[in-house]
Amino acid sequence: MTTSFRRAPDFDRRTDLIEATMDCIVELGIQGTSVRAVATKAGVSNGLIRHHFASKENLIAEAYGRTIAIITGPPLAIAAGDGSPREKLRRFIIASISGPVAEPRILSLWATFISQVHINDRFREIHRTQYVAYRAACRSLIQGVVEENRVRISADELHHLSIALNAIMDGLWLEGCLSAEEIDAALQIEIGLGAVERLLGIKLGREVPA
Amino acid sequence: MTTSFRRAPDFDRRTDLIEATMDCIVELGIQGTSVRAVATKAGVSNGLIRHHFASKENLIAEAYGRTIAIITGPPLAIAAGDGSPREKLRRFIIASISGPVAEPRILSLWATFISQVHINDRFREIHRTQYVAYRAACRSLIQGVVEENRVRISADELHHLSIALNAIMDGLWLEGCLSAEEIDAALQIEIGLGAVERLLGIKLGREVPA
DNA sequence: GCCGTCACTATGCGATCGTATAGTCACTAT
DNA sequence: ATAGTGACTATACGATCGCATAGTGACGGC
Repeated sequence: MTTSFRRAPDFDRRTDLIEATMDCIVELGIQGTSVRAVATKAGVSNGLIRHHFASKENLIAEAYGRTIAIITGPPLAIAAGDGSPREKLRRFIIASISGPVAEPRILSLWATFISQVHINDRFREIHRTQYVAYRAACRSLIQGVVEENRVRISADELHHLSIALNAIMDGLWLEGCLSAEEIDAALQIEIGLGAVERLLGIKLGREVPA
Repeated sequence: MTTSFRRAPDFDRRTDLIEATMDCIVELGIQGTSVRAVATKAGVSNGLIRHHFASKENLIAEAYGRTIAIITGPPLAIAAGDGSPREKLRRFIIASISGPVAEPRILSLWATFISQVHINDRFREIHRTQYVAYRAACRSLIQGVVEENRVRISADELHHLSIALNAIMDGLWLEGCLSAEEIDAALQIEIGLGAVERLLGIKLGREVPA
């Protein structure tokens, strides 16, 4: 009666199911992402999802967490890492608009979750936390670069520049994802670096680590 | 058996239903936006929706069209209207990040549709058309301002600046909607104008029409 | 080697989905 | 005044939804 199955360690299976959920959201939309669709995508029976996740809502929330990690993980790691302020800002910009985050499927996932941030408290909390962290990174990077160049700016100016930097990163990422087939990644980076240089009035350089 | 009802002109009823659909998407998410939910929101029976729209998909697509019109309508009208290049760009920026478009519900709607652009041909076409129009407006406005200031830039530079202007507008709009309660509209505009001035190296002025 | 544990499948329940259809009544044209 | 039109309600159908439950078999501890 029961067909054979492979047993997977708990962690692996959970990860599989979360990624299957993300696939479904991308391919079917959130309204097409049923428990059964996720199970089929993951190659398991639908009952298994309830075994690993208390509810569908929990599963979706974990998919949001994973998505956010893909988006802000690399740039935040750079901002928190080593290097000169100028170099860090340069790499922060590149990580914010290219690499894994620049895949259209990530935009699709992000848009799905963002559209529901205001009606789902858990989503709101996830968003809030990451938003604050990213903005703080923008602020700290700008402050570092400005000090490095011995430029004096007011706290208000710093705040405004942080918002503007954040906006440019978001906007370029958005545009890049939405027309990924026609905008070259290197060009995208060049535009991003150029825009931030003009915004701050500071040269970031273009040297690529060998 | 049948309760009484008011008859509405065809156009009014269609508009009502489209707006009820938008309300539902904002309040319930796309997955909660059922034909019955829309009908209840509009105060009519669920059968009426099928009478006015061939399918639920058609109804949703019209809601997307209406959303896009709210977002790009005002700035595109300014770009196509009268005025000096500098003044038009200034008003274009303001219309792109403040006014009706800056309401969080609009972002919610936009994100809902954007998340499905790649899996729905009609969505893709609506998006494509508006995207091209907005980008062209950015390009034409920058060209106008640059010529007005007797600055010479290459076609490539114009292209890059258009992308960057587009990105700043998108990003500031996004940020403004996502934290509407804590970012002042006037400050948002000031940041936008300032960022574009630095991007182009040109002063836009701040005079407000009395 | 067998035994208990739990990851896993299979199946069913009630609710709700989009859509189809039949009938009703508000309104217009004459 | 009345007949015709179509905007509108009411209801039903089959599919599919999230979730619950019962049972099965893979695998580690002994």
